[in-house]
Amino acid sequence: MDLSLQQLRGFVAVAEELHYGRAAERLNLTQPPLTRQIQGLERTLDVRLFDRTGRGVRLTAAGGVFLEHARRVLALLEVAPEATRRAADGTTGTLRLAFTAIGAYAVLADFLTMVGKRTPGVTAELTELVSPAQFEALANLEIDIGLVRPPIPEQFESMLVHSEDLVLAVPASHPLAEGDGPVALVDATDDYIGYSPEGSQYLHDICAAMIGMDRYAVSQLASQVPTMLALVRAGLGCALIPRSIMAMRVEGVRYRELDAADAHSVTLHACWSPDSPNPALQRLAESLRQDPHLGT
Amino acid sequence: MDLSLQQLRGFVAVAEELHYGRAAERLNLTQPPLTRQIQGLERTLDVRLFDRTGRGVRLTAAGGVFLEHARRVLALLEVAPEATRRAADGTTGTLRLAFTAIGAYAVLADFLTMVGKRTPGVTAELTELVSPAQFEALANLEIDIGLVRPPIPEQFESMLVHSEDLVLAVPASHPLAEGDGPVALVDATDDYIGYSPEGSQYLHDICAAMIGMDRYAVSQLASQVPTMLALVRAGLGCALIPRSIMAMRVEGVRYRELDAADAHSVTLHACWSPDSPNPALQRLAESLRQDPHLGT
DNA sequence: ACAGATCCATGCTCACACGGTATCGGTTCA
DNA sequence: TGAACCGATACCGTGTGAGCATGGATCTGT
Repeated sequence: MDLSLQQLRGFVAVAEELHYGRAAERLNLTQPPLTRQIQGLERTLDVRLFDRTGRGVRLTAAGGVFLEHARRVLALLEVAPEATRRAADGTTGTLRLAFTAIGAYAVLADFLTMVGKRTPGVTAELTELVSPAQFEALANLEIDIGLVRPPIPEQFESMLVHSEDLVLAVPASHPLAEGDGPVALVDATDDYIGYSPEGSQYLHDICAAMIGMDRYAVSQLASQVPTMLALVRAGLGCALIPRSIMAMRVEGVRYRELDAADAHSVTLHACWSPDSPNPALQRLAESLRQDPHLGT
Repeated sequence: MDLSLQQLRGFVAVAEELHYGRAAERLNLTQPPLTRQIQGLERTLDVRLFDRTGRGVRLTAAGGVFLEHARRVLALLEVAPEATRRAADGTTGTLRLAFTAIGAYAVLADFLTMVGKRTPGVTAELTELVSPAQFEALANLEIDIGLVRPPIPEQFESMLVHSEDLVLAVPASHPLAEGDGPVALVDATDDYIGYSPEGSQYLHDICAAMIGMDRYAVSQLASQVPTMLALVRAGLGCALIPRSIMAMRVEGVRYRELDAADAHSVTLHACWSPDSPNPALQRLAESLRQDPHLGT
């Protein structure tokens, strides 16, 4: 035969009471079934668990060892339902979070602390993905929430997380490298490092609109900001990058603010599927809906 | 209702196959009972464990958490019988070992390494007790084996572990403190530090025989050797102590060997109850009977 | 020393839980 | 739209396990 939980519970009770009668009483049982439970246990294990001393019983060494195991099994079984329920209502759980390389610099840390405030007990699992890949992963339930740039497919719910304007990154050799105040876009060269329309559609479109499609027909494309800065540094042209990237100091690259007339803000949004099965996400989404500004 | 192992096994199978039919096959079961097991589980936990997607099923977050718990429970249950059997045949286990303070100096370490050689996997639990207390503890099954001095009650089995002669401990101020060769007992003073007949009956009897009852009517009694050495050091008299204690160098105390005529050996025995229920002891006892000199 | 009490084991009966067969209802491809 | 697939449900039969009554062994008190 096989071990059963009833046998374990019976055994633990007898081992603690060292008396079948009292153990049976504790289990709301009569004594005979208990006797048979222990007998079955001893037959299954092929081990004597108790010494019958005529007056009560005594644990054998093997019985002591088995008691440890039985207690651990029952204890584990005791906490399992509560742990499962906590996971079900999102009190605990894992949030699979994706972010764009650009987004990471500006807001990832703040976003994580905000998540931590709203849903304590939930841990985050991080992946870096470009926005289109994030939407696909969201649809496939491979991630729970993404930090993406617009446009956001309407099937998803989203929330503005961060907004910043673009600044101009120029090579040190460029005429605009010297100086301090804002500059106009028209003063920049005709050479721009462009964003890849596949990897960074949003920034590509905005930049195209800012500069004009005609001048934006660039020779170099990139979707990763570090790559763009490397190209700028090599003197291949200027680039429009989010202000937060200015924190990234690169030898041979200067940043210039743009005239108010030319300034254009880019936004980053948290984005999730409203019918995700992850309760941790549900809880976070609920919190975001009710109190959008907490911890920002 | 309550959790059952069948439910856990069923749940794990379904969670791994993500398909009731295949899971049922793996469990040598048909599909309907499996459905009911999972339903019962979900009702008990008040949690949905699977998302029914029409085409197969998918674990919920809560289901994933519960799966962890279920696996741990089943794994624990898997190893329990084997661990219990090992404890039953003495392959693993605990040996509760008692020793006299005197015995500890001479043989405890060697005895433990010998036990380790004979019964690997068995751990020792140490207690210090005087011989009479050890016999009582052995009878009450509070310890498994003792290192005692004779006489050994005949209900116990025993084995000679160590034999040594007695030497004379004298205060530095004593006439015998200077010199090197063996001395005769008659040269010592009439003042002796005696062993307590309760705590150290054996040494008390031997010393009484060596010195003669008349001269052994001493004013100071002790059962612990360190105490005796302290009394010797204070100049209250001489003492007969086991040779191994000479390793204990005490300021103000000198040791002298005794004439061959006066020398008297004292023995230390391992002692255990032949019908002890501890399989680890049984295994050690069997080993001692078959091969008494291994590792000595 | 003997009678009674205590405690675990066993025989018997019965009910309920659990598994199997048959079938339903909903979803998904071709 | 029909066929195939998959999980849920209805119904029935069987075996496990609980209770009651009692046996057998050991300990206790007078």
